[in-house]
This record gives sequence, structure tokens and C-alpha cells, in this order.
Amino acid sequence: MPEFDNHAIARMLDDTGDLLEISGADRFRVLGYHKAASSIRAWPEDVTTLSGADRLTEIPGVGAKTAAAVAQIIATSTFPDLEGLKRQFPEGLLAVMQVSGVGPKRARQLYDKLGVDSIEALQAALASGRVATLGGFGAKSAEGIAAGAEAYLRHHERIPVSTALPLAERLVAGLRAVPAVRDVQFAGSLRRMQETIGDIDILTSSDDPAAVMAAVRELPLVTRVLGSGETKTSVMTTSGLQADVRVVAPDEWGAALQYFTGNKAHNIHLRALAKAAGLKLNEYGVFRVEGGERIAGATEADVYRALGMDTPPPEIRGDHGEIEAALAHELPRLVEIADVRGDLQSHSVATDGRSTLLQNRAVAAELGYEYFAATDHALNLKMVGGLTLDGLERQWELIDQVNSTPGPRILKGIELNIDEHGGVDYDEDLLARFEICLASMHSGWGASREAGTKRMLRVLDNPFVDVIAHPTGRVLGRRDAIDYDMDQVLAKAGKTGTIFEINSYPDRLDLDDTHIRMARERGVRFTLGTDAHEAEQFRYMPYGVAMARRGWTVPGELLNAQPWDVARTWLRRFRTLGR
DNA sequence: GCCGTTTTCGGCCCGACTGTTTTCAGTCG
Repeated sequence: MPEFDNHAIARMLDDTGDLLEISGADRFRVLGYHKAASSIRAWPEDVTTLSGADRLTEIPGVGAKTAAAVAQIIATSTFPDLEGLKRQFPEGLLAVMQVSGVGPKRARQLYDKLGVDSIEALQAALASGRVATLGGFGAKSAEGIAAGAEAYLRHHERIPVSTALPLAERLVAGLRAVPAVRDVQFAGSLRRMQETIGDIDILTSSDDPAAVMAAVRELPLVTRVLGSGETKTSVMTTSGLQADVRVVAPDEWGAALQYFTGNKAHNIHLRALAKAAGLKLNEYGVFRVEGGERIAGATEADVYRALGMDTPPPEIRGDHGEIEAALAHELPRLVEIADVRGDLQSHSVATDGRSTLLQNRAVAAELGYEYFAATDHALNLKMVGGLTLDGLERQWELIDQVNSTPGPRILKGIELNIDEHGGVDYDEDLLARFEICLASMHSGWGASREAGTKRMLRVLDNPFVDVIAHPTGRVLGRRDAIDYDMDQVLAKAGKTGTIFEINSYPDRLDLDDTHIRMARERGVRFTLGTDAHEAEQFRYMPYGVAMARRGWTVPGELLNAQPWDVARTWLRRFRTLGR
């Protein structure tokens, strides 16, 4: 029987909501499904365990009906409501609805009148000119939808944050130099540091909006102006990414920044709170409903304060408990890049890295690190020349030599390979000689969930495996996670004291925010490692810090926020070896 | 669909834009 995780269940609920919307169901009923899906997707426990304990309704947005549906999905692998909807409306309509310019109403109309049941069918209908003849559509609509369909097929995958962030920073720097610009900051999913970004949103404030809009059109990174009005200009940049730049009045700056940072669920919850307090929140400020007086708007903190709240860090704005914490003045002090005292995964020329230990150390010193771990690949990763005992002894000798000179301390580490049965490359006598051992999966993507779970549970039994590195093995946009029961594995890691890495390499960002929260609930602690394969990649650390923050990690849960003499006592080998 | 220091029933965020309309529905963020 297929296994369902939180993601899979959330997806079924989202699909149900979308198909219900196409069918013309009450919009609040539709909203109910999407809210439940969003909560389940972010829930830090495996809902299949909640289902057994009859605790599903503890999840916000999950009531009796959804709880029954989830229990049924887990028990029978099917959800009759969704199956029924799929018989009425083809699944392909879900993609059609994703096309920019097409919503539920138009998807329905396209299906009923023209039989459109996929993106390809939509393109054929557009090409035949029939779309423009439908009631409510016209030539302009058809043109817009055609562009939307092409964009959907071309790149509905999103941009890695590591691509978007440097570009956004250059755009912000360019705008900061414009005299008419007062404040400037990127917003949206980029400010929340989501792993992938749809487009770049930049907000500016000014007393002379026209001058700002003109300046945007002239920015050196801009290849094409897609549209430019009084308050918003959309441009295509040299790197092929779209950026939207908005300008607001200085006294609206905070409200606009709050609004354009989102996310959507966070904003909806805030507005409901405002409404309950007799206030109205929009992108121009916080207003009293009676009389319309504006009581906040100039800074983001003013806006949140007017609602009786502290300001949640952008990374955790997703309506997953941050609003309640902010109201109670109990927001956690999340880890910051300044807390990081070292990097706990790096490679060198000894295996597949491109920099020497000395080059790595020079950048580590520049970053102000106290230590970093040299974790080249172990023996069994043959394709990169995994280290033999001879190779290891040569590296250790070099490390001793380098460590005798001033600078960050290099830790004798290794990245072990977890084989298909949960074993690793070396025997315990050799493992005991390292200062830190990471273990990770580099194979086995095709294996079953059951096999994956056994493999992970087994490796957690090894007393010299201190850290599970890039724990899911996902590579953004290229490779899915290796399938295993994360809940069960994290529960065991909480007991064995095995630490989980938050890998900061931009293509990985593994664990993600949801898994981090799941791990924290199980008492699992974390390391941050860049997985640098050349010295400059030590600078990827902020991406991992962002993931840690998105997962609500505090410094007391992060090994490399501690000085090394404390950090080493967190490692499992410390208890095993008594030193 | 969910939910309750406004409610166990009647609410559920807000504004802008666009195109196709003669007053607004649909879509988007």
C-alpha cells in the first residue's frame, strides 16, 4: 500500500480544494481545504501518527471533516471526495488553472465550451482562435493567457534563492544610489528566504515616485521594460529574472514592506486580527474602522505594535504559530550568522574539492571562524577518490602541521557513505580516530520507503556517526529526497543523540524548514555546514542560517554556535569514548 | 471547509488591475 506523508496528504487536500473551486463550490469551503493543506504541510509531526491517536483536530484548520478524510486517506489510500471530483473534471484542469490569467471560473468555461483539459489543449484552443470568441474573453485576454501558458511550460520551476539574492542585492544597491529613493529593500519570498523564488519584489519609498520609476527603467542590469506605471515597474534583467519594483510614500513604507513580505496566510491572519480589534490593515497602514484615522504605517514595527504584537522575523512569517508567539511577546531569539563559530562540512583537493586546506582556512579566517571541519569523502565514494587509510594519515599530518600555526582550528573529520544496509566505510577503530564523523547517502534513490527507513535506523545505531549530513539527499530542481519515514528516524535520533545537518549548499538546503521543526520537536540538535567544494563556498553559510531560522532554531540547538570545547561534548563519540 | 473575549450560526482579508463591460466579474498578490 502506498505510504502517505504530510506533503502527499496536503497535496490531495489542495487538489480537492482546486477542483471544488472549479465546480463552483462556496469559496470559503474551498479556503477550508487549502488552509488545512497548508497546516498539514508545515506540521512538525507525521500526521499518520496523529491519526492513530485521534489527535488530528489539534492541527489548526483541521476539523472533524478533514480529520476523517485524512484518516481515510491513511487507511485506504483514497479520498472518495477527490475521486468523485476527478471523475467530473480532469486532473489536467489543475495545471490549466495554474496558468497566469486563468482562474477557476475561466478553467471551467474553457473545459465546458472547448473541452480544454490540459496545457497542450489550451494552447491548441488558443491557436485556433476559439478562446477569444468565448463570452468574457477577448483578443487581449487570449493573448495574455497564451503568454501565461508558454511561461508555465518554459519555467514553472522556481529560481534558487542563491541565484535571486545576489541579483536582488545588486538591484537594491543600484536603487540606493538614486537621489529620489529614500528606503529600498527586497520583499516577498526572497525576504522570507524561501529555498526557491518566483520573482524578485523590490520596494522603495520616495516623495518623487516618477523619478524612481524612471531610474528603475535605466538600471544597468535591465534588458527590457515589461511594464511601467506610476507606482510599479516590471523589468527583465540580464540574468533572465523578472523583477517588480514598487514605490510608496515614506509614511506608508512599513505597511507596504509588511504587506509585500507576506506570506499570504500570515497577512490574512493579521487582517482578521485587525478587524476583530476594530482596525483595518492594508498596504497603506493600520486604520481605525470608525473615523478612518491612520494609527501606524511608517515602519514595520509600528504596524505590528498597533496590532499588539512584536515583529516576527521575516523567515518565519507563514502563519505557523509566529503570530500567536508575537502576541504573547514570546518570539524566540533565532540563530544569526554572527552566532556561527565554524563550518562543519568542507571538502579539499584530497578528494573532490578544488581548494587546499590552507585556502579553505584562509577564507574561514576571513569569516571570523574559530574552527572548521575538513570532511573529505570516505573510501567507498570511489568516483571522487574517497580516502584510504594512507590518504587519511597524510591529511591528519597536514592538519597537525597547519594547526600549529595561528588561525581557525581544522577538525579531523570525514563524510562517510551510508550503504544500502545502513553500514559505513570504516571499522570502529578507525572511526574512533576522527574528531567528527558525518554520514550521508550518495546512492539508493530508487529504494522503497521501508528499505530507506531500515537503512537510516541502522546507521543511527553507530556510536561514531555524529552527524547525518544532507539528510534527505534532495537536490533542488534535479533530484527528489530519498524516501524514508522521517518521523520515525528523527524520533530515534532524538534518543541516540545523533545530530542532523542543515546543509547550506544552495542546491541542497537540506534539512528544510518543516523537517527542522520536526527534528526540534524530537529533541534533535543541528550542525550547519556549507559542503564547500572550494574555499569561496564557505560563504554559503547565510543560506543555511536562513533555513535554520525558518525552522525556528535557537543558538542553544546549534552545535556550531558553541565554542569547540563545548561543541565536542555534544557529539555522540564524546559519550562513547568518554573524552 | 473551520471556528468562537463579537457568534455553536453566521461569519470568514484587502485592494488593484484588466478587459470587457455599461456597472463589474475574474484574477492576482
